[in-house]
Amino acid sequence: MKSTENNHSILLHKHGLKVTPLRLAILDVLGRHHSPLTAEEISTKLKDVDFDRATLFRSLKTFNETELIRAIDLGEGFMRYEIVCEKHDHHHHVMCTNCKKIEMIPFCVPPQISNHLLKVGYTNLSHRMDFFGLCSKCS
Amino acid sequence: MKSTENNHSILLHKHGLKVTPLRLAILDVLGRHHSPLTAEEISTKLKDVDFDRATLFRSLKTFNETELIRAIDLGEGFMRYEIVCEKHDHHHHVMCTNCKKIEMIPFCVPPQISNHLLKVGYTNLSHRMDFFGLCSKCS
DNA sequence: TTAGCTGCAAAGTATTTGCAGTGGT
DNA sequence: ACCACTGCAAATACTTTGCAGCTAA
Repeated sequence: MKSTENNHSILLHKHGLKVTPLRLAILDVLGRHHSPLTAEEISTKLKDVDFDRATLFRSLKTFNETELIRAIDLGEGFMRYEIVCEKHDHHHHVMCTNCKKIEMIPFCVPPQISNHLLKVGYTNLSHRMDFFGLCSKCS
Repeated sequence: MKSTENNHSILLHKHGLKVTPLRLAILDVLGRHHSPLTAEEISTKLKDVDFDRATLFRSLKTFNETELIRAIDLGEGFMRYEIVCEKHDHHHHVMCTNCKKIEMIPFCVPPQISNHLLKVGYTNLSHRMDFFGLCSKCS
């Protein structure tokens, strides 16, 4: 058993989820990639595993709810999913509008905005911030 | 003819679009509301007009492409649309996660981020930034 | 007159659900 | 053994498309 597989078993177990071949495979795929993948992309990369689309979506939903992965909506009309890792807890992305490459960016929203919103009565604040543009290769 | 109707006729004409009852009605509905509406909400408010859903979506698409309106994706699984007005050119929103009230916020992303992205080779930059939380009433 | 707009019906895309069987723990 | 997980098929939600007729300019 590879160590990543073992890690993922432990991870699943920790979150009270059962360890199945498909789930390990999904986490394996997500763990191998630094940028968020679509259900479609995950499917393609799961070529050695026999599985059903509905189950994939169900697993992704469960993983997202237990915060094992994070669902990301970049306005493409479908979701992307990335594995949650302590190193890159909360972060934002830039996406190339041409080649669709997605990178993390080391900045967050200005605290000024959250402060303003708290001041006018908002609570339980969260936010989304994404950038789009042509990457250096596509420019 | 009401002055808003007249304004919208001129607006459509300016953008090279034909003036039809449905289009005037859509712009009328959007013009009356300060927060972005869904296709569903627009439909409901068009109760006096006889129209087809496909045509509504086609009009919204056309309006968005000609920048008469702006399509907004707040990650709800459907689009929202707001009329473009010079006063509030580019702006961002806060949405109450409970009552779905949407407000404009008078802040934009820090220039630091765009500068960083330009420095690493990105061009044609754009961005999205939205806040979510419980509004003062729902808190 | 003639593009552009429209209604109708059907299709498309991403995701979800019901149900009965299987498999992890 | 029990319940979470699974496959299969069908359904859902939002939006788009093809086509033929209509209408604003």
